[in-house]
Amino acid sequence: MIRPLQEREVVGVREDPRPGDTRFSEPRPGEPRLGEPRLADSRVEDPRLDRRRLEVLRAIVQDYVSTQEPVGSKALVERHNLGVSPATIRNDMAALEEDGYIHQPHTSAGRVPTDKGYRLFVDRLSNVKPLSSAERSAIHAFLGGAVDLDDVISRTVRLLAQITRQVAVVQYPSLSRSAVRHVELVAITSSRIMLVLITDTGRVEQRFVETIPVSEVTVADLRARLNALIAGHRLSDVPGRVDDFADQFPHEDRPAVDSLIAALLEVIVEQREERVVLGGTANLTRFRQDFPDTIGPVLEALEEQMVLLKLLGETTGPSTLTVRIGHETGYEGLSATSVVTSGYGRDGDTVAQLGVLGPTRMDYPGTMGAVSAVARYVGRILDQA
Amino acid sequence: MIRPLQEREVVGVREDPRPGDTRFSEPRPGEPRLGEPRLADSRVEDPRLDRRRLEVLRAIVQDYVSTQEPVGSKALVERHNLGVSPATIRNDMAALEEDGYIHQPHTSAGRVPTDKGYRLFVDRLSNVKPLSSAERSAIHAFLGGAVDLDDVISRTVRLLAQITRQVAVVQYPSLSRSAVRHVELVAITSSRIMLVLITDTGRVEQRFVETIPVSEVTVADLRARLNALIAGHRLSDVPGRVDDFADQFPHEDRPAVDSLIAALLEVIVEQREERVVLGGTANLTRFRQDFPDTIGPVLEALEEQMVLLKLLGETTGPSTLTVRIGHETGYEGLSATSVVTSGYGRDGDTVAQLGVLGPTRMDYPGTMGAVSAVARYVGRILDQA
DNA sequence: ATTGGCACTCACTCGTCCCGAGTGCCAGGA
DNA sequence: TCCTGGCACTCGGGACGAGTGAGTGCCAAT
Repeated sequence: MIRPLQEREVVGVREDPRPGDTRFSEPRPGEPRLGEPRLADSRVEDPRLDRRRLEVLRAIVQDYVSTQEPVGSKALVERHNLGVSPATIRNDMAALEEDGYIHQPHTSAGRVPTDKGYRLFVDRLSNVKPLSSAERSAIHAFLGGAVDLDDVISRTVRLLAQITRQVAVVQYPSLSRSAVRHVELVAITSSRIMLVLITDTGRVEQRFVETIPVSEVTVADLRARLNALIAGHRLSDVPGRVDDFADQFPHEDRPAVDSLIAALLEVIVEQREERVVLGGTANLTRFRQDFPDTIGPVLEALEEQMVLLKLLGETTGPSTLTVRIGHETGYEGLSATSVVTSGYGRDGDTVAQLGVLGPTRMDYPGTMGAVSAVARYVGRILDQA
Repeated sequence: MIRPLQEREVVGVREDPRPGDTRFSEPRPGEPRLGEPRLADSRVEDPRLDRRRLEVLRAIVQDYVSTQEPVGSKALVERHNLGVSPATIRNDMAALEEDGYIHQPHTSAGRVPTDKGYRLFVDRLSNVKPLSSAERSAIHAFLGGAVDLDDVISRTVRLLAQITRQVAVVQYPSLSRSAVRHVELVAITSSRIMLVLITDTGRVEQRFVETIPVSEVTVADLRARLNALIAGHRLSDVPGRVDDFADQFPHEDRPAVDSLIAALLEVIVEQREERVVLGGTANLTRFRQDFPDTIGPVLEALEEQMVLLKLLGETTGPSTLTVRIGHETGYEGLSATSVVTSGYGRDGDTVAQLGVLGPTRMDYPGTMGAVSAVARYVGRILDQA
């Protein structure tokens, strides 16, 4: 038994730029569907996965996603004109089931795609569905009104949740991939200094530092030298650059400099570097029918920062969509959910991830299109800032 | 028909300082319960609400809260030693029902408290349950580890959610009730200035301002004068103080000063002033049985900042508990939930609200105790900062 | 005012039956 | 070799009905 393409993998965007493309809209019964994504892939010579079987799998996924009910052979030939009889479809279904692409909830029921089935669908049987131009301009208008980074992020998360009608997750631009724009030192009292770090992604972090008393002049000097040393450099380079920074200062100021540098490094590596925001949790309830007892575990998972971060995954290139389906998420409680994520960033460089979480039975082409488009627009907004 | 105390009202904390007090632990069947809150209130002379009836109402609330099932007359006399027969209780129940304190889901079922019943319970039949000393020290340890304001807030929300096992809501210290600690101006380029506002509650807000080009010297001068003018003053006083600030500057710098002042005022009145954080949403699922179809509307309400703010309510004095029960929340979707809130602040001055949201059928004494204790500790932490 | 007795109500559970969608298999036909 | 129509079989789920028991309201007696 040969199983091509069964491992989880990253899917590059293959977006059709034609606006108004409706290839992935809800299947309309009886209406011939032309222009489907090509099944003819040169290596598809697996006898167990011939053209029609793939077509059947795709039809099953589409119908199941739209009706949310197990789909049977008869309904299938009615809604899609496959040109063969239900009995033939049944044979194909039996084969697909044996290979683990679909599954029967109980003996006298229709078929439901498995995680593996969705995987194949996403990898080979669908294209990313581009947004309509109306949607695009709505995104642009909405994100364009943001006043600062916090606002960009919060608008993005609301936007994503709204257009996908699912749970949206957005990660703050990672500190370590940004560069220092400016470091500010503010003497609150002579022995209490506030350190403010501003990055080129617009992020601002602050920290109070207790030191031995230092003069205003020393603080100003420190500020100037520190900026000269690290402004414009990547945060990841900062530790190396400030290594022997304290040596330039007279002995009596060393303790103050040392504690400032320590605070600076702390800010950089701090866990809040990986801050994550989510929205659209209420959309979960629309799936109550699907996972009636699973909503609890899902909400729990969403409250765990660590889980969210793992779901967003490793930083990938910008505009690179990643799809994790069901068990691929790696969490027991999320076995009925899928996650679609994308990197976003400025200057074609990824600074963080964003994405969407929904039931495995989701509209993958549409969701992927939305995530991809939003990621691209957010990157563009950051470029302007 | 006389209905004393039926309006929604604010309840001051009447906390019994004895640690380890277990008066409000789950009622144990058959065990005599001593030291109940006094029912003997001098004005309770209403013939329709004599001592025993109130006792019955309290027993109903307690049993319903712990069993989550309608409670009948027989079960009541068994679990609480009321010293009378079920038939007598039935008469009292009929009277309580006529007055709207309890309600019968259907003819042959037990009784369930109404919102009005819970109201009476909260106002007159229960005391705030103090936390155990173990819980207190756990709170102290957990909140004490916070590094900055963001951290305090996020820890608080997690803590509240965890100890009440409900949904926690915490409002950021209101800008308008804080004072300016420092204003920092950072010239990013000659025509782009970053304005950073630091308050005495530790909050930091920043905003980029585009201006006509100004010199470094001008910026430094501006910074010094601005701080001299408003540092140490309440944010609410700032608009008045900066009113004719621009007049001190030479004509050519006016546009820059004006746009800076405009940005400053904007930051102060901005809606993010009312930022709200929530946590423990997963706890909602523990009540699925209660409001099976209500969880959707509740999640929706929780996503609306405006709704959350209204639920937290007007700023009240610190350590003043407010309880809103069911319809008193003012939202259709929250008719099965109650909200317990308290002000918190520094120096005995309230800077914001925090609270908890759960089913109307919640453990009011325990929840009120937890909210009150956490509010007090947060205030203490802010004082130290 | 309280109580025991009694008839009544009604949600809930369980067993039975029936229906229909959907399947797998098989033999015949292109 | 592949497709197809026919057919028997499975089984979830809805409808129906009887039985059960918790709980009530009322009333007459104490």
